[in-house]
Amino acid sequence: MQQFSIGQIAKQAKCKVETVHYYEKSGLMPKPPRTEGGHRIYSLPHVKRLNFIRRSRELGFSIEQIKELLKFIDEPDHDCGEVQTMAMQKIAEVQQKIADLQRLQSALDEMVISCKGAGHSIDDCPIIDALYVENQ
Amino acid sequence: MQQFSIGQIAKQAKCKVETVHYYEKSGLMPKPPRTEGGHRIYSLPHVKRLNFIRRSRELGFSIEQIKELLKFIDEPDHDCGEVQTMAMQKIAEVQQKIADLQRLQSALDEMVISCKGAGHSIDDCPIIDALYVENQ
DNA sequence: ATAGAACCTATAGTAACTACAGGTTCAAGG
DNA sequence: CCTTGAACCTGTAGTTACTATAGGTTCTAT
Repeated sequence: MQQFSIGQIAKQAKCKVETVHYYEKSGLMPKPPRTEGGHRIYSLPHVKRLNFIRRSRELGFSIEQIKELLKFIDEPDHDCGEVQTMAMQKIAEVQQKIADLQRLQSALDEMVISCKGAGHSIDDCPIIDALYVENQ
Repeated sequence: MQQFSIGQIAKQAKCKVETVHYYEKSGLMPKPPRTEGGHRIYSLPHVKRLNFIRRSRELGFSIEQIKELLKFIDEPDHDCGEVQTMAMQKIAEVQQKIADLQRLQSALDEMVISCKGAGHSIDDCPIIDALYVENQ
């Protein structure tokens, strides 16, 4: 069976060794077996799990939320209805996030479109104007 | 001339009084005049500036980035193109995030559909698969 | 056998707030 | 005018999700 050092799995998941330590302390990553000397030994499921955590973080999930997502994997004997309920809650959260980001994007788009760019002075920059509004 | 207390401008910008203190300490907000007793006195330009900061934070600009944006206002000898570049960078970031979330959403959707009571092993979990990306 | 890269634990620092603690000032009602 | 309590003051500590540093140990390749 393939084995990996902490440095190897960290590199693979594009994070720092310290981040993996942190995930272990927070309970996202399990305590892996160790060498005689105390170095952590990981195998493929660990690599996948770390990847999952990193990608989920990139998507804006908090550590607590990722714990919930990992429950789907760690306790596969969940009642089917319970799993579906949790998954559907996550879907709602994700949809909300997408909607928020899309609103943000059109706000930014609009700014860039109406901004004439280089050569124009700051006095009539519509981006600045758009942000510098009075309370509505 | 209209005057405002810190509580008033905080409420207007939908943030906490402590946040305004924090912005003053970080150099985003200027040190305003005070009453005899030491209470901060703000006027309309302060309100506008706080609004600008809050709006920019909502759009995902960091404190440091907002400092740069404010430089454009405080030292108006800048070019609008710089502002446009910053906004365009933000757009790219946001678009990536939306795409990722949409992929996660279909994974979650699929999971709800394919959940028939049987547990998913870590090797064939659709959520893990959606987020697990082999690196190059 | 030994150099040095990679690992270990533990603590402190970062961003951007938020929440106290313990005290002072302001504004409204009696 | 006096009192009361809301709002303010400064300063420090806590939060999240890391990141950096210190000081020491182990692994690996020559």
